[in-house]
Parts: sequence; C-alpha cells; structure tokens
Amino acid sequence: MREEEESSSWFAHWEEQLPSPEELMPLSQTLITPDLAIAFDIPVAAAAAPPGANQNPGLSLHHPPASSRPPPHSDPESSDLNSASAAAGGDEPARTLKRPRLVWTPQLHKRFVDAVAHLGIKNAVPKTIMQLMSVDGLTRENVASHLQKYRLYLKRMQGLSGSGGGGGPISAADAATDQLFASTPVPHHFLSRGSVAGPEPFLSCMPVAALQHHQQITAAMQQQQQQYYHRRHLGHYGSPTGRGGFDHAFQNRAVSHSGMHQMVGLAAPPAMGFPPTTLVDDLEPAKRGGNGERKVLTLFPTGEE
DNA sequence: ACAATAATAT
DNA sequence: AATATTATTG
Repeated sequence: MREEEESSSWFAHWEEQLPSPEELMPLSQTLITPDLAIAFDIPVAAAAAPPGANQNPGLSLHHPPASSRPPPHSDPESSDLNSASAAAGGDEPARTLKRPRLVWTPQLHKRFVDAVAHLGIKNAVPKTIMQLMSVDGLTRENVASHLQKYRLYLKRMQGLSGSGGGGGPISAADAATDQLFASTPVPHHFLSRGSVAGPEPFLSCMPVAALQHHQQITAAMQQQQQQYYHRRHLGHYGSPTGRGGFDHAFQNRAVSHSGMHQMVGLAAPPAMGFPPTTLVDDLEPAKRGGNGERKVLTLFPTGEE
C-alpha cells in the first residue's frame, strides 16, 4: 500500500523536477535538430521566458518531409539559420508555423462522442463540438477532421447492420481502423438510420463560452514540452489486444524513465457537463515498422470519466 | 465572411 | 492509417 503513496506523490513534486528554462535552453540547442531550432526560433538571444510568461503564442513544429515548401519565391534561403531574418529574439515569431499532429486518444475521443451525443447529430458540428469539449488547443479543424472520419465509421456500421445478409465484408483494414472508435461506446441513436436524433434532454441550453482563452497559454506549454524532452520511445505496455481492447496505454505514469512528463493543470470553469481537459505531451501509441520519430500531442484526461 | 462538408494531400 | 489541408458549397 505504500505504493499508493508513491503513486500519488509522483506528481506532487513534478514542478520541482522541472529544470529552469534557462537550464534547458542550451540543452535544447544541442538536442533538437537544426530544423526545430529554426522553426522554434530558439531565443538564444532573447531573454528566456519564465514559466507563465511565454513570449509568444505561436505554435510550431517544422515538418520534416521537405515537401512543404510553400514559398512561391524560388528562394529557399535555407542557409541562413542563425539569423535574424527569421526572427530575432523576442519578437513576434513566425505565425506560419504548424502545430504537431493531434493524436486522438480514446479519452479524447470519448469526450468527442460525449459532446456529439449531447448535442445531437443535428447540432453536432465541428465548432459546437469543439466548444463543448472544451479541450484547450483543440481546433475546429481537428474536430472537423475527426468528425469526418467518425461519420464514415458510423456509416460503415449502419451499412452492415441493416443490410440483410452480410453483403459487406468488413475488411481487415477497417477493423484495425476502428480501434479507436471501438473503444468508445457509440450512443444508440447514432446508428439509427434515417433520422435525426434530437438533442439529449441533457444540457439543452448550456452557456458555452469563455473557454477559449487558455489556448495561448497551453499552446505555449505544448511548445515548451516539445522542446524539453526528446522522447524516442519508452516502450509500451498496452498489450496488443487483438481486438477492441484498448489496453490503456496511459499507465506511463508508472514509467520512471528519466522521463519528464509534465502535466499541465489548467483550472477552468466547469461550464458544462464535463470538466475541461488539457493537452499534454505523452507517450505515443506505439508504432510498428516504418514510423520514425513523430512529434505528436496526446491528450490526457484531467477528469475521470 | 464564416462554417460545414467533401476531397485530397502528407 | 491517421490527420491535416485545401477546395467547394451552403
């Protein structure tokens, strides 16, 4: 039982373990790739920003595959990385930087489904869903993209559920694809074909608002986290359950690799049914062959479900 | 001008 | 395969 104490204290002092920004700065330069250095515009010349006072809301992550070189001007000017042309210390950084891919964890998806369920298919549109989820850092496009896929999933389900006689063999690919979706119970009426489902008697008129102000803060934190630790792969514990069993890959809290996982606890007003959530950098789901290092963001549920 | 959806790209 | 991004439409 003493373990319980330890487990509860694993986060008690997480702050103390955090190195100062100044401490990390030099390290970052060493660890991060030149690309990242450019993208992040490491403020070598700029005063290090203390936690809580981020220099800028910009998120960035340079993408590796040099395929995205939008500049129509035929001048990559790639040779210049120290300079000032990009953004010298402390000033508004490039706003054209990309954020890392969002990873839809089962928890995050749960929130998504929850929101959709409460809104009703009718009103379940990206913007609204996003707001209801109140997950900072989550963008409308993130939701839209996921929603698109989710709809396909639902269609698929309907298709093989109503059709008589099993005409549509579910390809193996599909099964694998739906792992995420399978992890969350799909509200009955979702599958109801042919008609809409009104909004649940639940939160009918929820003053959804005032939730998007944390975005900048967390966004910055995400950025820092990305700079901070260089995680390759911690190994995974979730057993590859052959089927719909998402073995919570979230036990990483037990990992004692010198890992620096940080959790950002953001206090936010319990506007709607669910407590707000924050994005946190976590371990990656595991990859099989061929997937190099990919920086991603995952969501860690601050509240339980 | 904005938001949603569809289609396509990475 | 999973997301992002772009294009199209309402």
